[in-house]
Amino acid sequence: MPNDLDTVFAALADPTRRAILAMLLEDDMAVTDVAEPFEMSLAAISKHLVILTKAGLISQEKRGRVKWCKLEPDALRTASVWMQGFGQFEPVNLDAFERFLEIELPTPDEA
Amino acid sequence: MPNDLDTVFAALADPTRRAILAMLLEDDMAVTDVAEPFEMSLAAISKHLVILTKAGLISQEKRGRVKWCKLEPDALRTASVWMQGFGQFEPVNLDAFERFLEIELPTPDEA
DNA sequence: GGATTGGTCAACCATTTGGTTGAATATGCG
DNA sequence: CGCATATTCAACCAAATGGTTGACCAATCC
Repeated sequence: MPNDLDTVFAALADPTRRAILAMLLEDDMAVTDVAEPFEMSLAAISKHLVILTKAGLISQEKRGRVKWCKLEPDALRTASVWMQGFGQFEPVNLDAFERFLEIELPTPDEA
Repeated sequence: MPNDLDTVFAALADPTRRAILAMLLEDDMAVTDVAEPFEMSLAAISKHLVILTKAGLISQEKRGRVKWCKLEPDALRTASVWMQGFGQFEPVNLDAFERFLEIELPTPDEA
């Protein structure tokens, strides 16, 4: 499922994928154009795009024979909120953050 | 090298490690106590702690025969800054966080 | 000193990850 | 139609990941 923290963080852990996200920040791009600056096969990039899509970080839409890739910031927001909770627990509202964690914590299986 | 985005995000991608971070948010803990709630060996937890340490997310200090683990939120801030660098979301506001709590997550009875 | 507790190390294993190549599947173009 | 373009699929591979177990070191207690 999209926006799952496991998949989002795993997707972000690869420098190629972060570079792709940075490129898509500029504009939507076709798969071939995404692949162009990288020194790896198109198939490899295609796999990376699948991973980013499954993480909900991008969406892909096929128009004609071209598949367009678009940044989807919502999944990033989820992860960002999670992280910022740690970084900023001093100011206040530790309680709310810990309630959030208790929701996230007991899901090792993720049905 | 701590605070490298690859290692930070990779460390965060594992639910056990995120749970450990959440526990350390409460207080510093000894390795054995960190391991206690998990259904895996102490050695496995020890490995997770090494990964978190290498990512700079925690620090470990040995006092006597007990090794204490301490949350180090700076690495998280680094990653958070990276996301803000190309994300549109503002650096934390608690409003967004609480909206997240209410909307993005199903509200459990126990929390 | 000897047993116990806290934690890591080393070897091992299964699974996942990130890449390759070559064939296959659209779609668009002349 | 026939060919080029865009993208994925499938099989394969090496390396990394996440776990196990048993041996090992270091500190503490009696």
